Amino acid sequence: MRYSSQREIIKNIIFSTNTHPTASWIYNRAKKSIPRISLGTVYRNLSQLTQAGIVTIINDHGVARYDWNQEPHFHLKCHVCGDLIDVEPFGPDIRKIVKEKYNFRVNDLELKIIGECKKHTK
Amino acid sequence: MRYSSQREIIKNIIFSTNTHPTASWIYNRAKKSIPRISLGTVYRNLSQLTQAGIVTIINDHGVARYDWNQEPHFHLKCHVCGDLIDVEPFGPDIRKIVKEKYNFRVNDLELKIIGECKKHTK
DNA sequence: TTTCAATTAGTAATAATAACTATTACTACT
DNA sequence: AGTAGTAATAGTTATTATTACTAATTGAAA
Repeated sequence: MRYSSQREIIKNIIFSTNTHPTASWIYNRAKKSIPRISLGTVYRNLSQLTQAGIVTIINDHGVARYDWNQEPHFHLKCHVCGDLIDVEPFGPDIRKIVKEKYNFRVNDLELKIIGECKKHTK
Repeated sequence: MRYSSQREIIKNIIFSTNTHPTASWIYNRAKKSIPRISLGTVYRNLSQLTQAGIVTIINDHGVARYDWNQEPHFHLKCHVCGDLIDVEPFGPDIRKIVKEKYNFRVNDLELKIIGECKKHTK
């Protein structure tokens, strides 16, 4: 993958936030540095970065969000404020269970828990 | 929710398969019984059935799939053949852990494990 | 039966993402 | 440094999934 300033900026945008931004959010942010950047460039670079294992894509209710956090972790999605909260893995090693019980080789694992975060408990 | 033959047929299509069909798959199937059915009708009824808790929506790589199985269960997604396999819950009660550790009230929980199913082990 | 709101078919609109193409910009080799 | 070759870009158009709109139809309550 050849160097490009656009990709560098897109990468930095993702790495400088923990809001799990969408493509259009990244696009709007990138326009501040590169006013003539194209939305297609953002999408192309996002899929390159994903394929290179630099960022991870998470599917949030039909739209793609991008995450720099490559450590295994899960997500809590609050349906009140929309936040997507990182949580560290817990419980036994799911990969191991799945391999043993179902003879299924795990490449990736996505646990999304939808509910209400603590901000909304009264 | 008033009775409609279209909705009845759509419901039966979902309940008669375990392939977790997409809206367009259901649409094509439904056309065999109701040749003039509209895709909009399929989508409208799918969201009604979802809201009524009769079917569950699962997000598969950006497209919605529908599941009649209302028992808590997880999914194994094979990236070779594309199958989406139901598996029973395992491990400790995730809802309980999340409530205690993160004070997050769980409404729904989605565990998708991406990998290769046993059909492709040589 | 008549009535009336819910539902429908058909179509147009959105929204997210991918594909295409002529131009531009890295980088390897001189 | 200068050039050649290929990857990446901007700008635009296409595709795909889904939703919104509207006039006509239909289920069910009185």
